[in-house]
Amino acid sequence: MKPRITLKKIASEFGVSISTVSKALKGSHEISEEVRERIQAYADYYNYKPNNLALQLRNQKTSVIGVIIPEIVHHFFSTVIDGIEHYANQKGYNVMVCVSNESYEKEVLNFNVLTNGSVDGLIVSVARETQENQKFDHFKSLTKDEFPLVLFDRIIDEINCDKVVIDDVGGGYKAANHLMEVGAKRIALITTEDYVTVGSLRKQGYLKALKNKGITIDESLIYYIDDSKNLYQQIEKVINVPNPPDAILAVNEIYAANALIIAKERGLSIPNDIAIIGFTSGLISEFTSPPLTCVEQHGYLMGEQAAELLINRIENTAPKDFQKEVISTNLKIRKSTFIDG
Amino acid sequence: MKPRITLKKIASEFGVSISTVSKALKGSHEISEEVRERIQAYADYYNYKPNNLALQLRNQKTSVIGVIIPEIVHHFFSTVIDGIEHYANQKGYNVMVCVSNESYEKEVLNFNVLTNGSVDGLIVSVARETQENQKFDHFKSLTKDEFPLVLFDRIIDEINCDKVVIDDVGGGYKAANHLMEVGAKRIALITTEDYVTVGSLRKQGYLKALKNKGITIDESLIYYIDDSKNLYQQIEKVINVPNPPDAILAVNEIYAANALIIAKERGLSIPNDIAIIGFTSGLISEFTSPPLTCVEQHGYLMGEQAAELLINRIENTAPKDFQKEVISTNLKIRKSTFIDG
DNA sequence: CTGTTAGCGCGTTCAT
DNA sequence: ATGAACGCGCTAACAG
Repeated sequence: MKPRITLKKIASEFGVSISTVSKALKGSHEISEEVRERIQAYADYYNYKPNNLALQLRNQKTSVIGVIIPEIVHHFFSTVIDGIEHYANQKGYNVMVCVSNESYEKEVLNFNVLTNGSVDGLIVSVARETQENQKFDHFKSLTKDEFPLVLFDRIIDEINCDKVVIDDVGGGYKAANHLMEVGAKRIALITTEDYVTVGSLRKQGYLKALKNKGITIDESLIYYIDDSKNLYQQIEKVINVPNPPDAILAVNEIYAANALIIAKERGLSIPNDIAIIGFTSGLISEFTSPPLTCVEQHGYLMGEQAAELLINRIENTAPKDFQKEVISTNLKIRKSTFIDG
Repeated sequence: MKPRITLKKIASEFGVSISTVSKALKGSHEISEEVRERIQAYADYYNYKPNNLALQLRNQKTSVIGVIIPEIVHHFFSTVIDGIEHYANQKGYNVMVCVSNESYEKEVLNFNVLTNGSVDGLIVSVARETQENQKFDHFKSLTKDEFPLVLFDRIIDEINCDKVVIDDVGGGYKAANHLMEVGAKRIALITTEDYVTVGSLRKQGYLKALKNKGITIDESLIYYIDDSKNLYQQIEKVINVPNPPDAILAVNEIYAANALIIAKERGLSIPNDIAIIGFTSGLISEFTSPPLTCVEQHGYLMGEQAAELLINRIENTAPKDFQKEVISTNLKIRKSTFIDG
């Protein structure tokens, strides 16, 4: 790659000082018109652009936001990034994306790289392994230095920073209520292990809805999926039982879509024999047969809000107390739970 | 945010020079053991880390790769990013992702930001608008300066740089052949406008396969979708005709899934009345009913290869001539085209 | 009008 | 064993 042109080179070319060139290119009125135009023409010709690194170092500001997410091949997370990108660009920031791959070690690595001056702030959704082992020291050392940080979706309560979450309890509640409204009596819940906060919160919503209607919780209807094992086999156990449930609430789209397929294989009619509802994050729900009713999560909005909180924090236009924004969900009713007369 | 600790501060704290501190923290044997240990302890306590910007400026190397893609909420592109991330991290690079949103203007903007010293090289998939208007000056000025650049998927033939593409012609060919093998006589093609290179290449494969079998091309069976208009209505016209085709080849997953739904609504049996095949990029194909046969694209591998080409170029370990890697596709046969006896 | 100086944070000769 | 000086590229306060 050819070396880029610098102020220094231009200056030596014209036999003037570096600062003269700098001023000329900024259109300063301190510089004579003639000199300014000649310098400008030369700079244009050689396509001069100020070196960003130098500017960032000088200004002590990168205008870059770091984002650390567990996975990128995931509709929900990519939607959030899209929202972050959009808001950030609008405010003159760029985005640097790193993937933790659900690994604690990789997350810490990403922390180290990004907080060494490369970014003005960080937006993070916590890796599963980190959640599981409750190792939060890297977060704590960040907040101790008041480094601008926003947690989203998978958050940590004990860390003091701005946060954005989905109303997961409300989503689970709405979903379970809807199932009861369409006549379900025995609603199975397919959820994650409890240390995954979002799964646990959605379960809370489910429990709350049932209790509200005076239904006693049947623990045998709650299934905890281990994502490292075979999904199909685990979900089969929900349906291939002597007395299958008449409704399923799954905490994500993949679980729901698998349940749907297994139910059909077993010859159950949906929603008549069994109604199914999921939390959506992708496009699958639209294209199953029948299409799946789901709780919509609004990841894009979440990303925008996270970016807004962070940039306000960076630019010191935020209130001193940390905010916690809650993104509400809504039900998208499709034919897996309800057939329009 | 609290100011970060610097060599300068440590130096003044100990009453020594900056370079002494620098050497001490690098474990240089020029520094007496005693001083070194005291400085090290102090630095550890205050969690000293060298400022990346300063290092980058000094070393004239950022170890960051810029990526510009048309969309991020797109399974194929996020898979590619994943591959780029993986390979890049392994080689000590980080990734900065920008989205052009299919807009020429945004693409140029991203170019300007990223090529100002922030990254060592760029991996790009061209925005639709740029392809449509054939405005490639920003690419040309980059290659003129020998800036490390890799194009992937949506490439530009006339730009001299390393490239990675899917074997789109081969994919279209395999797909059409498969349809003929399972007995299709009248294969409709649902494709994009021709300026979208990948659509046009897949069409070429389709044409080649048909000609190979001595079938005359029926232009009325080729449908060009305008993505800015209603998808469902456009695809309806393929199927809701007096004499519908007995097979459909769609150049992406969404087109295929829509075709499947419309065919079922019309009461056609799949694959008996009509076989359907798509190019996959997401998870939809697995969960439709019946599941969709598709051409698999291996985006992750594509990302890895793109990153490898770029890093070799950056580190001057690449051959002088530009490479063009072709990622081959394979058919994933499911029940939308073939029912296993 | 133009130039000098200093500083952002770091590493690296080259002196002492 | 330690430090001074320089350069990476840029801007801004200050001097002339």
